[in-house]
Parts: sequence; structure tokens; C-alpha cells
Amino acid sequence: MPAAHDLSESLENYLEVILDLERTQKVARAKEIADRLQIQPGSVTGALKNLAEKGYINYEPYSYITLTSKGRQWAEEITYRHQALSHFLLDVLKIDPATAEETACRMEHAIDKQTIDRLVRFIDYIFTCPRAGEQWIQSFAAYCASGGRKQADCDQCIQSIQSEK
Amino acid sequence: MPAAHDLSESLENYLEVILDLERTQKVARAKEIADRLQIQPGSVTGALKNLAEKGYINYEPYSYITLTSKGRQWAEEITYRHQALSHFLLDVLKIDPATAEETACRMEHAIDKQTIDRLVRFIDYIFTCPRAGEQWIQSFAAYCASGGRKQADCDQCIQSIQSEK
DNA sequence: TGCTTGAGTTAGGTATGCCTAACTTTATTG
DNA sequence: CAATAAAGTTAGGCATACCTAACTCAAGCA
Repeated sequence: MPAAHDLSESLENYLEVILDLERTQKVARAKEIADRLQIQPGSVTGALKNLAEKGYINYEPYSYITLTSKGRQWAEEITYRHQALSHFLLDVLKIDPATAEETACRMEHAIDKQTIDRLVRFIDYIFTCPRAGEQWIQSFAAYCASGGRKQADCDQCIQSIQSEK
Repeated sequence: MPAAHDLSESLENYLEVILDLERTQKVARAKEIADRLQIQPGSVTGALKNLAEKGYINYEPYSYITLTSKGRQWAEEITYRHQALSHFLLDVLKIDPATAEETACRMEHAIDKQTIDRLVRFIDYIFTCPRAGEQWIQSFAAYCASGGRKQADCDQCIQSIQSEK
């Protein structure tokens, strides 16, 4: 199971980046981490020592960085939260991609496991429920754009559920 | 308009508490703030000076604290975010009240105005759409509890939209 | 092989945000 | 009206998390 929540938001971001670097570049290097997090390389060393001390990464000075099994589990959990939130913001709320990404980045540290799991089920429910689905979400977008709902739209909409089925 | 986002999560929490204290106790006092935030009174003074310097509160040593107009606007914005998130977690996702409250408290600082407004519209859309509504949310809860959906449920459910209308 | 260069580390500095303990001010009350 | 209690402040300490600048290491190349 993922480790208890003894990591700050900042350290969670390091783990997330390290996981992504492992996936895309085989290993993570300090410079790449600094670039991704948009911080100075000097700031990275302390954080890496901290993560190593807590058992999340394998770290030797002047060498590359890899996640421990505990680190990978937690990094994957954070990444999962990020993706779930992104999906919700993008595909349900129809937030623009840039804002959705930024917001997911911040929210992933604030949401607990129980809630993110519920959100995932909810998204699933929306897209698989015959009463809802992609078309229903599109209507939400239209509702937002127009500022309200017309009775005629509703009538037509409800009939379409029957015929589509 | 609410001030630009120059407040930390911590200072936003102070504002939120001060607004609530103003509403319930007329004025806010340092001890009450400390109690609500579950921190020591000694920690409060520095934060109040900081908020006063930034123009969010009226603060004189040894006296009570009130929000400036700028402070009230931002405090109301944070409170609005909190309530919207609470509403979503409680009444849509059906998260238990204690967890919902804690999570809303953390998320309110991570979500931007655009997204919270969209979320509010989405909640509204759910509860006013004839295809969704309270009953649809109840079915989501049942779906979560049972772990899946049965075709018979769907058939019955869709028919009920027609008859209810 | 030694030199250059980029990567990485170290050391010292800043800001936030909390703590505790000692002290000051204000309010209460005998 | 003074003594006491409660509220508030101050000062010093600690952890996080960033910065810059100087230094060290390592890899590649002439």
C-alpha cells in the first residue's frame, strides 16, 4: 500500500517528476528535476536527501536517482490523482487545458484517496449512464455557454434517450 | 473585485476564520482565531501584522480585528469556494461529512475562480436537469454501493424520467 | 592524460509559519 | 483601587523550501 502521508506538497511534486523522468528518460537526474519543477539545481539536493532519508528514492551524490518501491507506489498514487482530476476538469467541467492542468497540479495534494476514488467512479458513472453520457455533458457545455436551459431543449432531450436506447 | 492572489494558504485560512467570527461574534479576537485554527496564540500576532500590512484587516495591538473591504471580499470568495466544494463532496459524491469538510478546507486554496464557478454551474445543472436530479445522484450512490449497474435498473430508470416529467 | 564544461553539491541567506516561554496589557472582581 | 486572571505580544527557536554563489566532481575531447 502507498506510504502514509508524510510528504509535503513540495516533496510529492518531486516524486511525481521523478516517476515521469524514469518513464521517459529511464533515470532521473537532478538537473532535469530542477528544470521540470522550475527551481534552481541547488534547491534540489536537499529535497533529494530528504526523500532518500524517508525511503522514497535511491540517491547517491553525483549519481542518478531512482524510486524505491515505496516511492514508486506513492508517485503512482499522486499521478493517478493528477490524471483523475485532469480528466474531470477537462472532460466533465470542460475547463481549458492549461487551467485544468495547473489546477489539477495543485488539487492533487489536497484531495484524499477516498474522495479521488469516488470522483473516478462518478466520472465513470456519468459516461456510462444512459441518462447522462457524452451527450449530456455536451448539453452542460451548451447550458454554460447560453446561460440557461430552455424547456423545449429538455423535451427534445428526454425523448432522445428513448430513441437512442 | 477580490484582490489578486497574494495570500498563502495559511493567510487565507485566517481571513476565512475572521469573517466567520465577525458574523457570529461581531468582532474577531486573537484567541478565538488561535482556537479555530488550532494553533498557539503566539503564532497569530505575526500573521495579523502580515494581513494588516497587506491591507486585508484592521489591526491594532491588544484590540479586536475587523476585515477591510478588500479583506471581506477575499474572505467571502474563499468561503464561497469552501461551500461549493463542500456541497459537491457531500451532495454529489456523497462523501461522509467529516471527510468532506476536511477536504473542502484543503481544496479551497487549490482551485481557481474559473473552475469553482464551473463546478457550481455543474452542480446546478445536475440538480435541475430532468435527466439527472436528486434521483440520479441516489442511483450513483447505489451504483457505488453495489459495485455496478444492472440493465434492468437502467430500463426502469429511463422509463421513470418520462412518467415523472 | 589533462583540460574544459556541465552537472551536482555546499554554504549561507531569506521568507513563511509554526512552536514555547517570558513578558505586557487589559479586563474582572473582591 | 489594587490584585489576579485572561488575552495579547515579543523573542528566540525550528523546519520547510526556496534562492545565489562558490566549489567539487565527472565525462568527453584534444
